[in-house]
Amino acid sequence: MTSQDIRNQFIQYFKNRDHKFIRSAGVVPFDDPTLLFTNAGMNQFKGIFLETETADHPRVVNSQKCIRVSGKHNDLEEVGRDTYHHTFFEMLGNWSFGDYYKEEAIKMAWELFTEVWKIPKDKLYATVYKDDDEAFDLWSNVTDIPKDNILRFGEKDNFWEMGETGPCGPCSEIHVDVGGDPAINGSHPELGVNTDNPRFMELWNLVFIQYFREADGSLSELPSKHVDTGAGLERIVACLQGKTSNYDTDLFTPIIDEISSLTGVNYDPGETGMTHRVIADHVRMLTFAISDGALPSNDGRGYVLRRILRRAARFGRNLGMNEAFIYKLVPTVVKIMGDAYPELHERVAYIQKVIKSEEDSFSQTLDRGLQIFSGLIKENKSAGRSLISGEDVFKLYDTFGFPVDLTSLMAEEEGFTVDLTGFEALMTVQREKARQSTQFKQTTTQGAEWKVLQAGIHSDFSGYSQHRLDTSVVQVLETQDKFFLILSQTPFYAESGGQVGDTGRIYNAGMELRVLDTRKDGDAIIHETKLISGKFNEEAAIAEVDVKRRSDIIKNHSATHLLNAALRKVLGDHVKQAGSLVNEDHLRFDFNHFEKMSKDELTKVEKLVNAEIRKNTPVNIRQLSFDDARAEGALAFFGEKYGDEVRTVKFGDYSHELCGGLHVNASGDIGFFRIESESAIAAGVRRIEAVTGQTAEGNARRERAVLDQLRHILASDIHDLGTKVQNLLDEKKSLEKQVKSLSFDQAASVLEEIVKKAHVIAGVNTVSDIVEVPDTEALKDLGSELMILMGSGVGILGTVIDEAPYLVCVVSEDVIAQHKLKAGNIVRELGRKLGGGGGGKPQMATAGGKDAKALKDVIAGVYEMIGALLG
RNA sequence: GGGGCCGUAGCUCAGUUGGGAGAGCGCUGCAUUCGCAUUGCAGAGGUCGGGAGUUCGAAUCUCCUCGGCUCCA
Repeated sequence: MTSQDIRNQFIQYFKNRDHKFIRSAGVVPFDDPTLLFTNAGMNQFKGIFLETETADHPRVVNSQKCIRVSGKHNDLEEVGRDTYHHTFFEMLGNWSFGDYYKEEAIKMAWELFTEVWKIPKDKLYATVYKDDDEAFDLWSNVTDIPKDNILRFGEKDNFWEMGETGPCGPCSEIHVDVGGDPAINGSHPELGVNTDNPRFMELWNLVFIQYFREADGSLSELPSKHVDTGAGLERIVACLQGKTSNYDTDLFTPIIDEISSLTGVNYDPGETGMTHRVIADHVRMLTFAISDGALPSNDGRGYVLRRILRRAARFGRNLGMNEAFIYKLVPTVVKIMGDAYPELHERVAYIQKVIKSEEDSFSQTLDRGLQIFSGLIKENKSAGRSLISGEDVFKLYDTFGFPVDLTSLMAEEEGFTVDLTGFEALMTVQREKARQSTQFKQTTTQGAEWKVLQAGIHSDFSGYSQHRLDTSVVQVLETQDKFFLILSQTPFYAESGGQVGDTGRIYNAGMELRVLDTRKDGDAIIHETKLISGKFNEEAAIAEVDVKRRSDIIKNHSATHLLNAALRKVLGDHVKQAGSLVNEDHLRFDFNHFEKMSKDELTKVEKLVNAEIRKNTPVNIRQLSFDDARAEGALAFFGEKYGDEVRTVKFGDYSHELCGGLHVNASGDIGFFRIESESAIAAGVRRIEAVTGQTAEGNARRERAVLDQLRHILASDIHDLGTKVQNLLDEKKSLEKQVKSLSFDQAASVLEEIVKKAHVIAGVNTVSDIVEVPDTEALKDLGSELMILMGSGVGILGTVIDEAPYLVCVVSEDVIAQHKLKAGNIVRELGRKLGGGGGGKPQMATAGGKDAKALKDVIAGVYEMIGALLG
């Protein structure tokens, strides 16, 4: 039985029992900032448990792509060490939303395991929460599991919670005894179940959600009870294929074989095989994460990808792979998983490109680290030490990303020891700092309570066709200066898919509210309003959208679709939307692309979009099933969660996307499209900002005004402006040089006269005079020139620039040596007399001050001063 | 979200309590050579990422900002 069969049988089993199959959500959650990656099948149903969304189907089954890289049971550094933990895995699950409960859930699980899949009954163990007698009795009465195989555990193992507060409840797990050597693994189940003993493997967790955990820690009963189950596919496959290691199943063996053939090192199922296991596990995670829109970067989830990739690359180096190779494994992963997750097929080349470039950049990081490391060794050796301090190890790792284990290894080769304790201490400090500074965002509505006037109604949106309608307030929340409203029906579009929320007003005879913003919370559309006049009342009201603003927004939104299509035509199909903002002023579109777009490419894109606008193609908006929409080639946004029925927006054959937003009636309404900028937003992500309609026209007009002005000033044809300005700049530069050299020559011409006036003080040639120079730079140059003329001695030149006095002092080497005169010391004293300061090197120093009138006396007083210094 | 490091000539980088902007490679010219490689000499090329501040004086110190690298959450 293949893994593919097993996955399908699970889904089919529940489909036969009235469950609706729901596609896996992306591994990159699109609307949950608290979650780094989708880590359980229930993530996409969270809103249903929280009662902000209603379920479309009471019974659901799916196979969810999951990523777990942290948490108490899955430390990244442990993956690969054992045979059953993964960063990426699939979670099979069935759900009941207020439908069946414990009895059916237990019965079905038992039947699937023992009747369909024929797992021996005496090898299975069921665990229940210690106080959940109901579940305990069900296991003993509705299944034929051996009585001794039902075990009770406490909160840690058998009570499931979503977070600090929220839905929760007892759970019941099914474990399997995979056998093995009792001498090593032990035999008594109580010694094995829920310990880290690999002989007893958890296969399936059935969660019974019946409580809500309040903020004060107390539990209250939920009005409806839910079932949420999760079974790790990898483990079930291992069990059914009679393997003791997940890595020996057909989910992994092709990848491991490929690693062996690439590296020429055969897989060892024991300890040394960790290398193969780590790489196989990590390449799956990377393939799925990147296919769902994540990219390696330096923070957030991108950073997790980078760490995973580097860990795999490091293990690769242990197998002698010093060049990029992980990307070569991607086609194998896609071969195994592509049928279950067709999105992989579309993106193989893209995923490989991303992984390859990240592998290459890691090589660079390592090379740089090696250089710094050898510097450290050299420094320590010359200081007679053979210990690398914790600070140095930390700096190598923290600042330059050089792996600690590599540092240790290489230090050892050099006969050095490494202060790992010191390193760990610094890491702890770093972690603490980061943890303390993590703050949670406060929502504007925090602290106040919603007042419910009519329950169960959530602002039906009717704004696709209307912008003004009669409605009533069904919920209201009042804060210090605002009212948040939920209406029975609303024409206001809530922020979604990058399109900003509508503004406008809600009013009746007794009040007028200005709508500042509109957004979604689950199914509810919330209007953020401010009272303009009258007194807030709960009577029927008129809701009216600001039509002018909306018309500007929809132009930009439709233009975004045309831009997306044009980018794919000009740059290629690897272009994926990575973010979007559409408001009344402009549009911002982020997308995956590897290099800066050329002028030529930008022009092509702009031309394509405007050509499509001129065609005036009518928009075609339809509701159809997700699968049909995809079959027709409609573009879906990465990771977005779509229902079964989706809305598609199509402009002729040109652009076709899934989209819930508002659009123009025909492309011609956009009027005119202009790209204003293209820039880098992160590695591999570019951003285009553009404008449409009147804004674009206005920008063009403003630019022409500037050009007109320039043309006028330069008396030039528009085409010659560039060369003309360039010529002017070149000319200016060369003139400046000429002026500088002329004025220097002029100043230098008086030097000979000045040198003739030199005083000889105690055998030292001394010169002190006032010159005219354009800037302090020239004064310094003149100083050097003076010393060349004098050959030996002390020279001081003063000048006034912009009413401030400046001095330069030069002293020849022989005078420094014989008389201990230093230019820096001389100038420091003179600077003070000018109301400033000064300093420099023994050979040359400068000073300045504020009192220009004192300059003459200071220059005249130099001879006396030098005389005193020479004794 | 919180730290660390980096941004200097076309490229790789140096620049030591703040005191004349440098090296190697590359480029241009001249010489060497039948020609090329080589070698020698000369030269061009810089808003020291950007802005503000402190100072007589900032590549250097402080603050802000942009870009890159890196660690932690």
